[in-house]
Amino acid sequence: MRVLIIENDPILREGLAFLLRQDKEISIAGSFTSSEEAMRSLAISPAPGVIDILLIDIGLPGMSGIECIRAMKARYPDIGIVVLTLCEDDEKVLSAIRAGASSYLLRGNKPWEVVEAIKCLYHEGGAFISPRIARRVLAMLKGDGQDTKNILTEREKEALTLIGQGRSYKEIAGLLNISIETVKVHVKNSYGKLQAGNRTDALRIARLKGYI
Amino acid sequence: MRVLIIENDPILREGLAFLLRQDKEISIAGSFTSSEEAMRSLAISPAPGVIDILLIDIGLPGMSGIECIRAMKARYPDIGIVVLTLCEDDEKVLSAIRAGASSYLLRGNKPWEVVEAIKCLYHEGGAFISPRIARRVLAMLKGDGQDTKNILTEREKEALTLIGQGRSYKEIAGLLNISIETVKVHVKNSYGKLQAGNRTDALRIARLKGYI
DNA sequence: ACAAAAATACCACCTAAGTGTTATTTATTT
DNA sequence: AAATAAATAACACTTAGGTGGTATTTTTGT
Repeated sequence: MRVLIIENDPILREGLAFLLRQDKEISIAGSFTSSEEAMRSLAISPAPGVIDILLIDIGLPGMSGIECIRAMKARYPDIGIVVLTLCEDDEKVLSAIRAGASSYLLRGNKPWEVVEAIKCLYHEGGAFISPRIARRVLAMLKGDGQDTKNILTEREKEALTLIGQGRSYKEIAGLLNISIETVKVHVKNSYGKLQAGNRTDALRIARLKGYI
Repeated sequence: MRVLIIENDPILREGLAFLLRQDKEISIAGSFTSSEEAMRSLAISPAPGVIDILLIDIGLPGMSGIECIRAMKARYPDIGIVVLTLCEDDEKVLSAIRAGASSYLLRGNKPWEVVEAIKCLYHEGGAFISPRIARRVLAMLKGDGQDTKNILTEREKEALTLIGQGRSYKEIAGLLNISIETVKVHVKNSYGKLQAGNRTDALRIARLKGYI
């Protein structure tokens, strides 16, 4: 089967490619450093039908991993998606699964799980979700069913990021070329979405959830 | 030469080990997932003199990479230290170098640079610092030259840690059983030591330097 | 074309955060 | 014993941060 790798760290990418090449069944359809690069390249030479599995590391800079999954799934509906991640955040997991990911692996355990997950997904269509995550996902699915809606807007993310750099409202207003009042609005709105009471709280939560 | 690897991500660790094994000159003295693990293991079987190079990824969870470098350098003064990192932040670079690191590589460029840096350090004692970082480090070195003394006191660290959890002065005063005014004093004093202008700035810097 | 979401901005008000200064009580070190 | 660093506390003052409301313009998604 043919596997496409999206992983921004070159060493990690080589490590993954090396691991996958150990298995005769697997061939590497390509490896890219970012979602954008992969989408661009695939737009030029579409290679239709030749990709079976997408192995993607989320928590990358640039286009969010989630968005990439959505985009890839839209273009190749039959592709199997294996997500590799450092964070075990409920909402991010749920977002990825909603976007079309099948398997969800925590980096940090057994490297060979990646190979197992890919083969399991390809042959049996089985979703390989790290145990620690699995039960929480199940708990959440029968619970609400809706959330992940409270995502921050671009401006809110920008403002929070600058706050995280120790900037004041005045500085942020200057950097973003908007008025102080507008900055306050963005930050205020983010507090509501994050259920935070102040800037440090908002930073803590936003970082925890991987929003910034 | 013998190289010790400290890298918490297993896939990345394998990738690095794979890269280093390509070179006949290099043998891997061990690979650990954390500073603590390495220190513990080396305390049991000290393996004196057999480690030439430490390859460490900083920005790990747990004991800060900086502290680990300091500890390793204290135990093995002759070891060469190659730091691998994602961030190209001035202060962290400087801290690492002060702690005893020789080479400082940005992950994200050429993987083989790691091998080059290790060999260069071993054979010629040459420090391999990514160009983008190098000139800024030089600029900073002719600036101050002395600090690293301004370490935070216990109370200052406690207060900052609680601030990092999004707490207000009032909450912190309650949690530490001291008056609000005293909390303010601790935080204010920390600003001076960290050269911070406000709480988020102080958090940024304290985390960067590994103080909290 | 229309509705919804996002970005912009201002105002008034209040509270929390930050500054400067002074002072006492413990530990720690010399 | 003396000096130093740390922790404690208070007060007066200034500034930055946070709340609630309203309103206009763009952008985006049907």
